[in-house]
Amino acid sequence: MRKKRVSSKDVAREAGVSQATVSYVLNNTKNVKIKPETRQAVLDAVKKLNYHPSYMARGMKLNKSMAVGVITDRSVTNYNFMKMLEGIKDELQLSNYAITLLFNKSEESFNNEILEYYNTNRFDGIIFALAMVSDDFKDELNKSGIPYVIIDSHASGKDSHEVGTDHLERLPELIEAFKAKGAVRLAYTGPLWINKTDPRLKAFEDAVSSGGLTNCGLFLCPFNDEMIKETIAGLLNSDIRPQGIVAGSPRYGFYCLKIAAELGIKVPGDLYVASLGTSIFHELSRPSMTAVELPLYDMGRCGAKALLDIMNDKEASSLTILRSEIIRRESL
Amino acid sequence: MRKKRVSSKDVAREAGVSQATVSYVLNNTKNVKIKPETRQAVLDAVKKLNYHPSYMARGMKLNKSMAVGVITDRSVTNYNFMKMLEGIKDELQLSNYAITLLFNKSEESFNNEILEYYNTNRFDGIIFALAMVSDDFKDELNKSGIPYVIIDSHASGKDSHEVGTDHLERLPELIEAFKAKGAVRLAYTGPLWINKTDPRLKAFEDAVSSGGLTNCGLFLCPFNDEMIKETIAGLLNSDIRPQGIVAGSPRYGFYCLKIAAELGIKVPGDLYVASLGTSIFHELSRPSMTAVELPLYDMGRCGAKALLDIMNDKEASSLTILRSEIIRRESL
DNA sequence: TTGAAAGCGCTAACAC
DNA sequence: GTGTTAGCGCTTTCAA
Repeated sequence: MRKKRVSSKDVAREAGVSQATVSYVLNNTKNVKIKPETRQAVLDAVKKLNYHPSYMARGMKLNKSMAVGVITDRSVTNYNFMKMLEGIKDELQLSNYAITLLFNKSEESFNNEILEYYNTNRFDGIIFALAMVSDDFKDELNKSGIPYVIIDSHASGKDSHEVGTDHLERLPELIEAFKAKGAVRLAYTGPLWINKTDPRLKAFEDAVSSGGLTNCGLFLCPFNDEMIKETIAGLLNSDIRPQGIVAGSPRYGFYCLKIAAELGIKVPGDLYVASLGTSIFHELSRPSMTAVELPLYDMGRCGAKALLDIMNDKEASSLTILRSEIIRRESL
Repeated sequence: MRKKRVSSKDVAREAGVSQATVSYVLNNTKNVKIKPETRQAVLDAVKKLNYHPSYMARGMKLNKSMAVGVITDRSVTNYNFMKMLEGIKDELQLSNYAITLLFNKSEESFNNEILEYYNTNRFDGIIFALAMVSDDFKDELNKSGIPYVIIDSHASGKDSHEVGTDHLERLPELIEAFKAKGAVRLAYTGPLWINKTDPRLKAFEDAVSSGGLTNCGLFLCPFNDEMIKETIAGLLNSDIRPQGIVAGSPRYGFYCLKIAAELGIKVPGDLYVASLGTSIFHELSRPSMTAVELPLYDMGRCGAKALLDIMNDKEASSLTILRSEIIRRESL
């Protein structure tokens, strides 16, 4: 059992003042002037008794938990999510907000769990970081007036505050890089989305055609090692093998490198590869991989900032697009 | 501002019972019998008013926050940490505990921040996951009676509850694998620890000598891409090049593969490589890498379970060692 | 089987 | 400038 707390009452007694005064001093309450010696007496008592205000009592009074729920439905081991989390944490820390992590398990019950956490006062606002948020659920959140922000590479800003990145706008530039290497037949490989349309596909096709290059097609498959290998093997063994591949996500890119090597296809040279998205292995792979890297940390930071603004009834822009960047390495 | 809460008082009024009864029903309070129809009336009112008990009020009364602080001082993007977190979360979720994440920043102030969080009732117990915990700080925690558990690959169980793994005991077996491939000259490369002695070093040396193989030395350096590259280049360019390398952490292993390839050293064949520790890249590298893999998820799960036991005044063993496993892949 | 009432530790409106 | 006091929403003793 936790030992008995030192309360502000104890401090008040020790300092020979009222509990209210203790509160005034500790919170620097506006419009309340405290005599310097009184303040000092309180501070001394605080130190002497090793007093720590209870966040629960305070929160109860103010109806605030001083925590933000961070939600993802990707595996928590996802590098991108963790990198964002770093930004979120740095920003929230400044305002003394804690991070409460929530993970999607069974899709159905999950939205309820989120609401439950909010309703039970376990956090004051929500950041969805790389989490699927259905339009229905957005409606529900909006109706309930729950502060929330969505951070996602493919942000729309429709009906909600979102933070995204312009990485698809880097594609024409990436295509130019292929062209400069003499790679004119290009293919795309990446995950297969079932319910939604994947904006990457159109962006790729558009960029290839405006660049005047040849589109060898889209090679999509579920995000699963075996399927990816198979898909890419098919792609690299096809009659008109592409000279360049854009991978929708790093894992597809790495498998391109691996399978190309197994088939004796030289990268760079016979084939050029670039991926969308970051990982800690882009530098380590052989060859190291060129990529459109997302400003993950800043996205997190920016999302957290937006949420804080919303919670404090400040203005917050509904869509923030952060600039992403192409990092050239050996593979292209 | 959050809208006004529905309180248990409201529910009581709606159901025509007292607030106490609502509490009894909702908590299934022991030694209190409630007439079925009363119970039903309460439940109906709860549903009708969409009532959610406030964790803050409850926590205040019971002096519990129903949150556990999870602390790491490695970069949060560390794969091992994230995997552990998954286990921790799954276990805590069962008991309705939330996860509050804390990250080490400036070493000095950090311990105070942890205490501050505990003292202000922001969490009820602590899990150190891959975090440095000094003996002094352990003492402090013990003295204050703060429930905590340490999860670390190199656990000692001294003065605290710890969860670890026996991966170093897999080394003789790993050495045998090198031997079977005809690799008799072995080197170790890994991070350089400054303050503590690294148990991996002795374990490697012991295993090599009991296996009757030749120890080509320990090649240590700070965990930093440039230094690692340099160190490993030195190792692979040395006169009596080893035929096998044990990497203390995955990154060192991957650089071995990369640099060996650049030098035209064939892996496997001319050289065999294995790493301690897991990553998502082990399968993707070329060649894929043999490793002693840690039961990260279970470590997390087990640590969380131990903490829950401690917080509930149940018995918890002070040291739990989980079994790790060698996963053979192409590099050895 | 249920209710009345006290109190957890805090803040803030109001009084002096 | 500072104190009094009334809750915030809950649990739990004690009484009925």
